Amino acid sequence: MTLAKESNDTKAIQTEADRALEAPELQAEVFNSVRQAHLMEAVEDYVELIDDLIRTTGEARLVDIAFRLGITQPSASKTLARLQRDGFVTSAPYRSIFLTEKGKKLADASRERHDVVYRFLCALGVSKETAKRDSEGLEHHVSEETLDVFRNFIDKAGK
Amino acid sequence: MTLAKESNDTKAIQTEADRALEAPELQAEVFNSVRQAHLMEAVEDYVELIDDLIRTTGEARLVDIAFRLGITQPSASKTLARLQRDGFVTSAPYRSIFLTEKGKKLADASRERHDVVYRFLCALGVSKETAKRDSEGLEHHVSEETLDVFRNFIDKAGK
DNA sequence: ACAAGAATTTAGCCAAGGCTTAGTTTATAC
DNA sequence: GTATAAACTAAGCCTTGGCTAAATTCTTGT
Repeated sequence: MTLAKESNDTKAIQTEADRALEAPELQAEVFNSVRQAHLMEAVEDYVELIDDLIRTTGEARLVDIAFRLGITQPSASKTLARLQRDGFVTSAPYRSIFLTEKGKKLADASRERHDVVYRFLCALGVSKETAKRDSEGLEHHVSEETLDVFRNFIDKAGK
Repeated sequence: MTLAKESNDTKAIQTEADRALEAPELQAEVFNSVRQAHLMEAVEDYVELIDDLIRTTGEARLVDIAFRLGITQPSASKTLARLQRDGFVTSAPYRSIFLTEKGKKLADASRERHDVVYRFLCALGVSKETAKRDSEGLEHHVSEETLDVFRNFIDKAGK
């Protein structure tokens, strides 16, 4: 593929803001990662929620999953079918939903990440209410490096 | 809608981790906001990029937008048609793309938010490379309250 | 034990956002 | 000034993730 002239003379244009217009290939790579992460968001939200429900209520029923996600039962049902297809959950018709090993592993990782982001925001001074909201959206897009920095900050803040 | 038994006796179960399984209605509300934010992500990415391209190269061509987003030209073209339909951009066939007033306003707001998140991560001690990556995914999910906390932190860190 | 209500599934709709293949327009180079 | 290459558009396909309406299967209360 050939690029228009802009790309020929653009290595990494530095603007006053320091967050610059990146070299085209790099920027593309970043957007691709974000899209990639995107594909896992729903999966992570579902397994995390299912795990929470099983822990606190003993089982994960479709009706509760759907209600807590704020969507209709058929919508949740369809996505769960995909999660089953992809090996994250199992369930018999009209029965409650269980996590597979793979699903449980992902749920644990997601929970940990979610907790770190939540506690980090709180430690920073954000209200619990907002920390809950923001951590839900943020958790899927925080790299390991940043997560480590967050953990460190929590430790220091906790004295 | 009636809920399974779990929801009847669940106000806000507090677990050891402090980030608790929320009251169902609240949790649903949070997920709904995240989905809402989601719908604006592509729009924000496009207008921000178009603005960047116009600033640094003088014009925003489809070929460059697509390449920097890491997608094919037809894909970018289709999304741009939607942005045009929704009043964020204008363009004549085979010509470059321009932001409307509405689009420019959104681009400015997005750029500001993106910059704050990027600078915050850097100030925290995250590497520039990672800050660039993470801020791209994070910027769409940071509330005003949290953004203010970030700004504050940057100021203090900057002495 | 069975009727009524709750939970789940099935079927079919829609928009967003990717893709490819093929055709058209514009720009360029000779 | 025209042939070729580059940029763009058109058409059609796919997946995800929402929705509604209607059928089916549990579950429960009497």
